[in-house]
Amino acid sequence: MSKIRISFPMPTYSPPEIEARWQKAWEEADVFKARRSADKPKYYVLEMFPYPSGRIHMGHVRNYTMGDVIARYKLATGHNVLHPMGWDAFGMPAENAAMAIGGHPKTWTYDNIADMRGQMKPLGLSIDWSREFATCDPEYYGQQQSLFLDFLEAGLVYRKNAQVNWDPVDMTVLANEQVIDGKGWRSGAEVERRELTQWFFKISDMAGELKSALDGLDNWPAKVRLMQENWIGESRGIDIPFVRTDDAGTIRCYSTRPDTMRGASFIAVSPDHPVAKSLEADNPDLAAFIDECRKMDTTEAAMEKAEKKGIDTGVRVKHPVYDGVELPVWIGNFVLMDYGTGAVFGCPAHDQRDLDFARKYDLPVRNAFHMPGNPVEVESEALVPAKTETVVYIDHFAGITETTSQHGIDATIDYFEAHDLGEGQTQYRLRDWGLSRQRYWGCPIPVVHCEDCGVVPEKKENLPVELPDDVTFDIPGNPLDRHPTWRDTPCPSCGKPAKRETDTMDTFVDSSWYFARFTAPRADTPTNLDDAAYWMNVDQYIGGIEHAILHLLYSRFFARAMRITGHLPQGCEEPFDALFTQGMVTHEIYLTQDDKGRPVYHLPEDVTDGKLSDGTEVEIIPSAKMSKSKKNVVDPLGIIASYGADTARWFVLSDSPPERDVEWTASGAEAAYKHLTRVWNICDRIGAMDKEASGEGDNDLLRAMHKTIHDVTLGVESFGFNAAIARLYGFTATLQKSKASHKAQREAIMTLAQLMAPMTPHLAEDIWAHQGGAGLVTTAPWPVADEKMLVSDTVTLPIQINGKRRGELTVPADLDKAEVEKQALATQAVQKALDGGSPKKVIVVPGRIVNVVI
RNA sequence: GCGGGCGUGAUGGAAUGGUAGACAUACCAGACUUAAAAUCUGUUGGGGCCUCGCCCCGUGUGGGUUCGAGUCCCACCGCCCGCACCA
Repeated sequence: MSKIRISFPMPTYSPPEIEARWQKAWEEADVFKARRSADKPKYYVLEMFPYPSGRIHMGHVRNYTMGDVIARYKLATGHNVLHPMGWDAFGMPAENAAMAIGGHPKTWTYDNIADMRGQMKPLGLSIDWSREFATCDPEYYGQQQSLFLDFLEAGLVYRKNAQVNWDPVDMTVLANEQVIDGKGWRSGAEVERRELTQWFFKISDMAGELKSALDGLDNWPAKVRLMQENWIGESRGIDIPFVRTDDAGTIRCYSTRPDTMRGASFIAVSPDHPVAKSLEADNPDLAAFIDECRKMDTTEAAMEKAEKKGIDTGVRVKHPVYDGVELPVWIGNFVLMDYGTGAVFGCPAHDQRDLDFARKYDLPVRNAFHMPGNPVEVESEALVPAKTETVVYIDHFAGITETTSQHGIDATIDYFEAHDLGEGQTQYRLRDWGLSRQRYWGCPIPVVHCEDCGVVPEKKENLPVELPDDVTFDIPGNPLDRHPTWRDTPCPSCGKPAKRETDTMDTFVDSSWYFARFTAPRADTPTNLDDAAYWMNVDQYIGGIEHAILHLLYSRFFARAMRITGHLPQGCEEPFDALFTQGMVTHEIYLTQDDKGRPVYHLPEDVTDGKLSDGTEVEIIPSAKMSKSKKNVVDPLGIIASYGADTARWFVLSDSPPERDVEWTASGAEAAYKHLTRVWNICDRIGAMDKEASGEGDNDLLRAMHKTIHDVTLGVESFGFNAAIARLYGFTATLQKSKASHKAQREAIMTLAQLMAPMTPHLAEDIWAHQGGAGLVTTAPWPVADEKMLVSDTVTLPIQINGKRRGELTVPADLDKAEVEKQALATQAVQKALDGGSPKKVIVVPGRIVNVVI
C-alpha cells in the first residue's frame, strides 16, 4: 500500500532574509554607537584597519569577525564598547593604479573605500560607523601635520642624509619592494643607492624605554615582545678610538667583544664611512669598490646574504694595547653605517664572518682565548662559546685568565676606561625612523624651504597642507616636484618666495596614531584629551603577525611622543593593553600548464573534484596564503550570497585556533551552513512543542547547558574560538537528542542563541525572537553558569603503570589521596602488573591521574 | 644570513607536564527513500595475538630532563613570518 505524503511548506533557514532584517534592526536601535557613561566600564576593541584595495578578502573576514566576537561579548557583559573602523588609505598601490590604468589616486581610493564598505556591511559587524575616517581625508592628515609640527618643536624630528634606491632610467626613488634582484621593477635598470636629505623621528632616543616597557605588556604574545626586544637590540659594549698611524685622527669602532682584542687583525669600515669617502677621490680601485657596494640592495637581508667582500685602504691604525702592532683598515661591504660607529675591528678567531673574511684576504688569525684544557688555535671554524661559558684568556692585558666571556668583557671595558682607551656604551640596534617618501599619495610634510630662513614649519592656521588634485602620473617620479603652483609658496617666516617640501610621509605615520583619533574622530585638534582619557587604551588590539615589529613599535613611539606634546594623557604610553595576532586564511592552489609549459592557475570555483569543467586534471599545491596571483582566493561576497554571513563568520572561527592559519575548504563552509540550519531547525521544533509538555532529562540538559556556558565564556575570553565552537557543536547535539520538557528545551535553545550570538549574530537574533525573547539578543545580558550545576559527584581517574595507561577508577570526587591510592592498588590491572610484588612508588594527582611505578 | 614561530590520523585540528587524536571534514556501513539528494545513526591512527579482551608501536628526526613529554631542554630537517621605502 502506497503512503500518501503531504508536503508541508516547511519553513527553512534563509540567511539573506534573516540577515537583512536584523542588520536593519540593529541600525534602527543604533546599538553599536559608542557611548560614554559613568555606570558601565568602557571597552575599546580594535582590529588593524584595512588598506582599501577595493575587495575584502577572507583574511579581513577572519580579522573583523574575531574583533566582532569580542565586541559583542563585551556589549553583552555590560560594557560601553568602542569598536570603530577606518581606512589606511595612503600608499603606493593607488599611484600604481593611476599609472597602470589612468585616473587619479584619490578617485581610485575613495571608490575602493565605498566598495569595501559596501562589502563589509553585510557581515553584520558591530561597528560604530559614525566614527569612520580615511587617513587620506584632509581632516585626518591635517591633524597629522599638526602633530608633526609639535614633534618638530619638541625635538622629536630632525633631518639627516640617508640612502634611497634610485632607478637611473625612470629617474625615481624605488621602494625595497620595487627592487627585484637589484633591478627596477619597471625599467629593469640596475638600481643605485643615492643619498638624500630626509626627515627622521628620533625613535632611537627612546630605545631603552621602549625595550624596558615591554616587560609590562603581559597581555601581548611573548613572541611579539621577544621580536621587539631583539629588534631594539640592546647591547653593552665599548667605543674605541683607534689612532691612525698617519696622524689623521682616529677611527672609532664599536665592539661588544673587546675581550677579544688580542685577536684583532683588521679594521673594517662601511663603504659610506667618512674614511672611505675621503680616500675615494684619489684611489680608483677604492672608488670602483665603493661604487660596486652602492649598487647593492639596501635591504638588510640582501646585505647579509651577499658575499663578504673588502678592499684594503692602505690606512693603518695602532693597536690600542700592544705597542708597535698595526692593523690594516679595510672597507667591508658588510659593515652598516647606521649601526654603532660604522666601523668594527675584526677578530677572526672568535667570529665566523671575520674568519671567512680573513681567510679570503689572508689576514692573521690569532686566538684571544681557548677552551679550558684545549689550547688549540682556530683553523676553519671560529671559536664562539656562549658568554656564560668559562674560557682561558691568553696573556690578557687586563690580567684576567680563566673566567667567563661575560666577565672578560666587563673587565676589559673597565681596563679600557681606566686607561682612557675607550668608553663603555650601551648601544641599540634600533635606528631612527626615516619618514620621508618621494611620492605624491601621502601626507605632505608641512614645511617650507626658504633660501634665507632655511627649513621653516608651515603655520598651523595654514593646515592642512592639502595635496593638489591636478596632477598626472604619465611619467615616473613625484608629481609634487613638477607642480610649480603648489610647490611655490611664500616663506611662513619672512614672506619671500620659497618652496614647499615635496616629500610626503611614510604611511606608517598614518597608522601610528589612528587608534587615538578614533576616540574623537571629528575633533579640531588631533585628539580630545577628555575623550582620549575615557576610551584609551585599546583594551584589545587584533591584527596580523606581520605587524609584530614595525607598526606596533612605531605606535608605541607615537603614543609616547603624543604624551610629550600633550596630545595624549598620562598612562597611554603603551596604547594597546592586549594584543592578539591572528593567522592567515589559506587555500589550496590549482595548477595546470599551458602548451608552452607555463603555469596556469585556476580559481577554486572552477575546479570540481580536482578537475576543470572540461575534465582536465589539475595539480593541487598545498595551502598557501590567498593571493590573486595564485588565484587561490575565495570571494567572501560569493560565500555570503550562497550561505550567508553567519556561515562565513562561523567557519573562519571554527576550524583552527585564531593565532594559526585556517584553510578555507568548500566542505568546511558547507558543514558550517548545515550546522546553522540544524540549530535553526531545532529552534523550529521547540517552538512547535506543547508548551506544557513535560519530559525526561531536564536536569541533564540544564547541566550540559551550564557546562557549555562555562566553556564558551572561557573560550571567548581567551581567544579559544575554535574550542568554544566545538563545545557549541556538542551542546547542539545534546539538545537535538533531548527529550526534556518544553520549558527546559526553550531555556536551552535561548541560551544556545546567546552563546552563538557573538559569532552568528543574525541567526541568534532570529532564534531569540522566535522563542519570544525580550528585546534584542545583542543587548541581552550574557548568561552566567551556575557553579552548582558544574560540579559532579564522582570522577574517573586513569590509572597508569610506569606512565602507560592500564585502567581506570571511578571514585567520589572528594575522596582523599590515601584512599584513592588504596583503591587504585586494588584494581585488577594493578594487581596483575604487580604480580604479588609491591610498587616502588605511587603518584596520585587528585582529580587527574594515578601513576604506579613498578 | 639574522630574529621569531610552527611541525599531531586521509584532512583542518584538540590536549593547565597527567587517558594523544575533542570537535569538524573525508571515507565506509546502516536507517529512511522506487531512487537520488537531504536528514538521522554508527565505524575508522598503524600493527599483532591465545580475537568481544589484551599487547606492541605512534605527535618531523635524533638525544636529554621527569613517576609521567605533543607539551620542557639540546641538536638537526622542513615550512611560514619579519628584516627598517609593501601595507
